Amino acid sequence: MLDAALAVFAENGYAGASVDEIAERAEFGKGTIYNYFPGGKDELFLTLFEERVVGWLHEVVARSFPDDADLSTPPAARAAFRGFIGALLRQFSESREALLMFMKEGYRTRLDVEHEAAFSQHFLSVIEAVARPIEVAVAAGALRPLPARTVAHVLMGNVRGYLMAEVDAECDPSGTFEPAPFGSSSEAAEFLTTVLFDGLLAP
Amino acid sequence: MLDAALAVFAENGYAGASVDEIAERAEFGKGTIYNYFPGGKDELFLTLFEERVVGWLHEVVARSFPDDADLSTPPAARAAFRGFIGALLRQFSESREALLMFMKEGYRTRLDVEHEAAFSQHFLSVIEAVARPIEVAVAAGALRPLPARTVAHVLMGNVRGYLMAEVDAECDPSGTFEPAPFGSSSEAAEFLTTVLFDGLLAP
DNA sequence: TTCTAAAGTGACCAGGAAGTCACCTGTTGA
DNA sequence: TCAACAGGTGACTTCCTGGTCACTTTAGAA
Repeated sequence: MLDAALAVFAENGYAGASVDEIAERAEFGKGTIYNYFPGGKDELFLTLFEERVVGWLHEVVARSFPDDADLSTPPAARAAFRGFIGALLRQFSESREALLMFMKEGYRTRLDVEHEAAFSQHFLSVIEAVARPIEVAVAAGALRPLPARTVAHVLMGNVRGYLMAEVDAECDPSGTFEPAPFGSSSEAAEFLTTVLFDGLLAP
Repeated sequence: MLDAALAVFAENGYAGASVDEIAERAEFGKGTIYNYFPGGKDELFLTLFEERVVGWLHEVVARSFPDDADLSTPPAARAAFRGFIGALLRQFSESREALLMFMKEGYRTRLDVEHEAAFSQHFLSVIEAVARPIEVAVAAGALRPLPARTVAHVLMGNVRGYLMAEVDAECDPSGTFEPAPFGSSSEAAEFLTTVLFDGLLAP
């Protein structure tokens, strides 16, 4: 049922998705949806976002930055964040639908007044989680002394930008989009890490 | 009329905005809206996006990278892009509503099937415009040899991430968001330029 | 086999929003 | 003063979709 909902939300966005279509795709009656999710469309969406996007993000952060992670020197910090970015990209390439939902609705729901309370919390919890290792690395002198949470926002924006480039290239069958994005998530992670951590300027 | 529409779209997003509300806020009858925009809500939105977001972005790019811009050395390139980022941030801080619309609907419309054709073109034209100076700087050896369009996507994602941080801080009246983002768009531009061009790693 | 409770259903209702159109209203020129 | 017209209007129609609920089906115990 959640799978069907995810597919529909990813395809049409929150506003464009109809409960009828979700029910049909899930091969359930509409009433059944309301048995499981009394809150209706809203609850369905929130649950999905929590489980399939925010939950995964937290898992990736936790896995990439265990308590004993070494963030004390620039090379160590770079390696840790490279691992994180790679895991993020891999996660999303494994679940294209969650990615699309994240891209389409992520910022909007965060900014929407009616959803704000619930989504803000989720959104900020991810930012907070990403900011923590940044803070540690900054404190250790491995990273420049910049505001951690703002850096976390920028880092996530970066990843989104890259994902957008990938989606773009995919949507463009003519291949006029040159150059193509990277073949593997490992190469892509190296690219993003280079941009973010080493900087764009030629050494 | 466009101003009213912008306000409503920025507040409620595309799906949440009603033509009635736009008409009311514009102090016009609903029929009048349809006199000027026979295509209705869709045309209104498209026009707005074209004029108030894409148009401005192009202007900023054109102003920041005149034909005789010096992008031949790392410091020169850095200065040029810093100017660009600063102009971008200033533009958006001057027009909060356009910013909100850009944030809420930018990715979604780009990915939406029905709007895809029209919006893709606009979106990609901006990316293309940003990619051009990047390509020049790469060719001159001022920047690392990375795929220009992908870098352009990432750069825009970066700016969005920073803007998101700003919006976040603003929405959080308790001030628990620490540290606050930068006071002026000039400081913010220096921050973003440092992240993107010099890299996060401590020198 | 029968009874009961849980699970599932889809026709129906109510509300809201996009778009239409017959009708005003104010202005200009004779 | 009046005719003609451009510009403006909002009640109305139509469609859509979220949510409800009386009813059917299924499963499992007695």
